[in-house]
Amino acid sequence: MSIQQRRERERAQRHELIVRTARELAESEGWEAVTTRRLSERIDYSQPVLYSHFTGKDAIIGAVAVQGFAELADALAAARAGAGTTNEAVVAVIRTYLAFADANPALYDAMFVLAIDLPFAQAATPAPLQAAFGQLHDVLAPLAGDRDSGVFAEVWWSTMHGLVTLARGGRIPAGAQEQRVAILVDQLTGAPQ
Amino acid sequence: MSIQQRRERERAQRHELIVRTARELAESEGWEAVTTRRLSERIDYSQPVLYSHFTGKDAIIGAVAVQGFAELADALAAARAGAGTTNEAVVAVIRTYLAFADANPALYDAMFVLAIDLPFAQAATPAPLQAAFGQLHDVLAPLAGDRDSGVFAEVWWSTMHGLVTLARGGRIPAGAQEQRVAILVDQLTGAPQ
DNA sequence: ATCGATTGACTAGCAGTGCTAGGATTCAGC
DNA sequence: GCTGAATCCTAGCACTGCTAGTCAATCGAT
Repeated sequence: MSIQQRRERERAQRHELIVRTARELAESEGWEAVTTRRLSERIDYSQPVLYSHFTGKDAIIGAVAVQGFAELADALAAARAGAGTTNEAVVAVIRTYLAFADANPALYDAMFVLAIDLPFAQAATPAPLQAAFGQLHDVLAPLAGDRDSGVFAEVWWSTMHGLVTLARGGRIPAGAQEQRVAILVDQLTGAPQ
Repeated sequence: MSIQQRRERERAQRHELIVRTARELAESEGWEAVTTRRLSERIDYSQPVLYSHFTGKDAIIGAVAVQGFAELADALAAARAGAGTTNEAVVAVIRTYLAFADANPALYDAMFVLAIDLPFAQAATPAPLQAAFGQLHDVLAPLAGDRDSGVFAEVWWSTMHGLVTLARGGRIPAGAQEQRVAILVDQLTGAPQ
């Protein structure tokens, strides 16, 4: 039993090593630099071991994404906890979301841009994903009025996601993000125009 | 002179053929199916001819994207022309934008998702890009109040873009898009909650 | 009409990709 | 110490974007 346990432990460690290495490589050189060969070199194993842990490269990216959702959920929760009023919480969450995307571009891509095979918005959705969206939903729900709070949150999440991706690709100037946040907050909280 | 003109004409036609074929292939099988080999097969030329017209595959995608911006600008202009009041025009433009993305997913990806080397929001920005964003800007400007109308338009464009991409990737349920549009319109036009 | 030069397209190949079949090696259990 | 199973690696497949070098067709000039 003990031997088998040790093997499972080592296997879990290597699993974690693969995910961590993929994330580091992606964050430093972009996802296009994350190839199975370079990844296997960095972990000092051959390529096929990757496939004994994951069904393919997509699954590795997916594992990185799930990590990201957990971290985003934590960051959003912390932002809410540090805020007083509802409006302050909304502002804090928006800023935190954009800062998170800015600080972890590759992680954000894995979570929201790359095609990964995760069950979003379903019963089988992994807990970290539900937690992250739950934070967004809960902070925005008080502003929904008599509208469906889930759909309401989705709309504003879309705005944040759009701001991130369009600015990232240079489709909108990267400099004016602060002004955009101000408009977004005004619109959400009904502040004077 | 005439001979050279004919050659230039044939060359322009082949240029157009490459762009059209790439677009068709992407729209029917996705951009991952658009390889230089398959593309060259479809146009009955060898691979290297592609590189006598474009610097690389990215440039081909970019050419498709520019086409898309022109079509989007036209579609948005038509939507505005068919609307009476300012609010009607806003609703029409939003619906048209989302319908455009829905009807031409590969085209939309080329324009807004894939990394292409186009100068956005700059002096050298191709006219179709400026036209498309101009339509969005002009229809939203009356609602900007004393806020910068350009930044204001960018925020709402981000919302539409976010709705498209998150729904596309399954991050938000594809079914509720109509409800989201309603919330978006309410928020923009200040309709009763 | 013929020749020489030039254009232009093609064949073949490079370095790299994700992924896998099959063999070699190690190691636990007897 | 031996055997069988688990594990990992070497080698390779079919593909990718892209390019060097060759060869043929075409055109202008004689």
